Amino acid sequence: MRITRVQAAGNRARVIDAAAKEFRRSGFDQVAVVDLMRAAGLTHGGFYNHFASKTELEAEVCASSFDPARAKLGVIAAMANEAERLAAFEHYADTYLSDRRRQEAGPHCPMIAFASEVSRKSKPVQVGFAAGLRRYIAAFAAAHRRGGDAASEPSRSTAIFTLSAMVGALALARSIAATDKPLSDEILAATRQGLADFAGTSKR
Amino acid sequence: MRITRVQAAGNRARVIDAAAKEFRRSGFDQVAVVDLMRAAGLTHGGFYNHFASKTELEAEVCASSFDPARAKLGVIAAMANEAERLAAFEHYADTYLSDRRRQEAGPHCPMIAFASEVSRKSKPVQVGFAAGLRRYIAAFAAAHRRGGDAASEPSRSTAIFTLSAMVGALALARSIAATDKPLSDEILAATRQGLADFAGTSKR
DNA sequence: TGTACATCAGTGAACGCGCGTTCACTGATGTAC
DNA sequence: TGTACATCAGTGAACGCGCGTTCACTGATGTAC
Repeated sequence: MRITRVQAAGNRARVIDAAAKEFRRSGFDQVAVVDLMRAAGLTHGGFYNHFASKTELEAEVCASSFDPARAKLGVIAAMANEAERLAAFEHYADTYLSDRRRQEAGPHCPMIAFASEVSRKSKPVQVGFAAGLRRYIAAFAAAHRRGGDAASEPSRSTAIFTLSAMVGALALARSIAATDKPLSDEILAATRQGLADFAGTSKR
Repeated sequence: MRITRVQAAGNRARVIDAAAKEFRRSGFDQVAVVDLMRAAGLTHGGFYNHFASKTELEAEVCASSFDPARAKLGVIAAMANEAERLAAFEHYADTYLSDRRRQEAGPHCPMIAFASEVSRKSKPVQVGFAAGLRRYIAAFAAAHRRGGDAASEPSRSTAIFTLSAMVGALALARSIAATDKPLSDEILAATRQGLADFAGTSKR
């Protein structure tokens, strides 16, 4: 039974939405086409009316999963007042490294969710990931800028170091959340502390 | 054709060796039992003479993959002279974050290789991973100690922050190594720089 | 020390399952007149 | 505006492949005497 074109477009969008969530929750390979179609209220056969392959959907999702603006990073980067901006960033980092964020069963930060899988994936997926990472680093650098210089070398270097520590800490904390909660907590707390110390000393 | 008991033990050991390498290179799920048996010079049917399941092998490999001592971290942690020890650690971190390490097609650092997969794996795998992570953190803390206090709070916190940054940076650098080499290089360099700055300022 | 038999590591075909993908079919939509 | 037909999104069975696991079989090893 044929359906309206707008209905079909809606179905396609729902498949992409489901994929964006599930891929980030469980990884590309752990989510089956049939699961995504079911999540969108459809049967699996129709998948190929919308996408040439699962790989194509992966690439599309990967390209659209990195959204620093939606992650509140955009508004932080846009703040003009330096002290305010740095304080807002510290709050952002604390939230990122929070207990709540770690425990979330929902979709993860795409950097953590995709980093290990992406090098085994198709070229378009890899390109989308790299572009997304560049966007995040640029937003981090903008949030860390000193004076009016948005892309000054030191702020960019600092931003990358900060990002690495945040990503590494959350990835490690999550990996042992179910097995060794105290150590998981300690990793988050130590990294929050380390970031604050680093920001504090480099401010002088 | 039955073989000697020592030959059988040797075969078992070769399967484990192959698994330790391949699991860390490609992840548990990307390596098939038949591949490991072939790497050990055997056919796949005999796998279950040595292991109850693939899961059991995963757990065994996971438990034995974290060896800070073999990773030169043990000797660093054992150094008595503080300045020497910190210098040796800085060299260790620079090597970890080196171009060579990133490009290696060989087995990865188990923290990076297993972190994302481990939470989907069996309990024994998770327990082995958590124990290994604890061992690494202890070795990092010992390498960072000030004075004679091996497990003082600040050194441990510093060590965890350092570990997070190293793990995050190498994971990100590797994920885009094939797609955006300049950015990959920049991530490694910025993290080396950040670690040096952090160590330098916290020394005062 | 020699003989006879049970044991068991290794072999390779086969099974069952999950998953990506294909395909024939359906029937309402969209379009040509 | 109404009618006739082609289009195409959705359906669900089926295919092919990879992979973990099982199984009957082989024959040298290890052991009991």
